[in-house]
Amino acid sequence: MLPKAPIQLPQETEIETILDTIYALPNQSKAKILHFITEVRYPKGHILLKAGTVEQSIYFIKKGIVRAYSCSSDNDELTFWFGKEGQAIISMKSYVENRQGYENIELLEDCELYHLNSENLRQLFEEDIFIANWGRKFAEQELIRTEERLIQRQFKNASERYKDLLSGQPDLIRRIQLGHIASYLGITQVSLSRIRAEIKI
Amino acid sequence: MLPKAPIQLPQETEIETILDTIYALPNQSKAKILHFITEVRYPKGHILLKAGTVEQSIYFIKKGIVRAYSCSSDNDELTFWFGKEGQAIISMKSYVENRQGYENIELLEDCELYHLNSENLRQLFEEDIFIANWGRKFAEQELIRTEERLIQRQFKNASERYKDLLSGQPDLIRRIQLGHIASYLGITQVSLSRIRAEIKI
DNA sequence: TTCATTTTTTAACATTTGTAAAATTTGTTC
DNA sequence: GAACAAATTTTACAAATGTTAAAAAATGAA
Repeated sequence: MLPKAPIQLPQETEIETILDTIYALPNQSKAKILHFITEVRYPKGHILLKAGTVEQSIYFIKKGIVRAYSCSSDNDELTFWFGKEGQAIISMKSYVENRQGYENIELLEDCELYHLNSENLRQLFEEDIFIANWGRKFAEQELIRTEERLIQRQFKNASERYKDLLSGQPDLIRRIQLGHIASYLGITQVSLSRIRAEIKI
Repeated sequence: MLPKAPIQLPQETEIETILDTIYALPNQSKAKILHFITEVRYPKGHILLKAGTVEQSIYFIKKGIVRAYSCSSDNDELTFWFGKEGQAIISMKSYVENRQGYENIELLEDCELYHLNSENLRQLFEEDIFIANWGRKFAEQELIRTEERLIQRQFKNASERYKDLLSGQPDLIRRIQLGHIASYLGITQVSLSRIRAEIKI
């Protein structure tokens, strides 16, 4: 076997960096958010958010990697989002419409998270224009990412989508098992194996 | 041939209704937006926004129906969004990141539109917290719709997706030619014809 | 290490969807 | 209504992906 390449360890991402990366906030506004934030840890395998519940919790990932998945009526799982250091974990339907969410969030590694109660954030949206615009930017950025994925799913075949992920986010493929990756790409694990075999040749 | 069922004509949607449906605004904030809005009309077939340009214009649809599409490197077209009365037309990439958009917008009917310059809206986001939250709500709602489509694309086969569209938005199928509908559903027109033939039996 | 478990790959075959071209229907214009 | 153009359906075949089952490989715990 070949010697393994040195693996770049994922860096912890501090909450201030996470907030500012979405949209630069004045210190005073940032402090208002930080006031409500607590740090928590959960082990690999923990289910952080459950589908069918109205979630009050928002998390930001300091360290670790997670997946969002939904279940079909036949109980098939579909992974439609991965989150890693620096990203926000939100049950969109709960956050936006205060209704039951459609996603489960499972931790794929031991995680260190920042916790924020969505009711507190909602309050801040009402009273601080910088935070309101921060929230707007967050949704807009997620929207573009999601729309681009929807488009790419159609323009590119499974093999191209895998290669794009491999070059764009190689750490995901290193850190996440291939069954989840296949689901995220919209194919079966068997298909993904075929694609990987093809590329090796 | 059977006598045709009476066709329900699409209603015009006034700009105040459009704005309030996204998120109820105080009259003063609404007036600030209305101040920058003008009414325009274009004929069927007109290309309202072009991919590869940084668009300054935002539109709201008073009357008519439009599609957003992207072109692949092989010049295949992909329709990924339909807009009708009450909806906002935005080049997301231009609006969010001030960068070249990936979408073309084509009018599928003669349209009456409300026009708003995005620079003016950006200004309002900075100075009016209600408008900032209105912008946040808009992005959040679009995000949920897009994410749900991404998930449905995987959980349901083409036939189910067509039936869902048929029951959920029958007017789209009545008003839009099937080639565009097929593209929107993520299949070819031939496949859509097969599905329609199957359903009739 | 060794064993048990989980993950990944491989194989054979079925099904779905795509491609290209022709036939049909629909709509428009004169 | 005739003639033309555009949209839709049908057909035959090809390619991609799914399904099921089994084998192989990798991983993790004792």
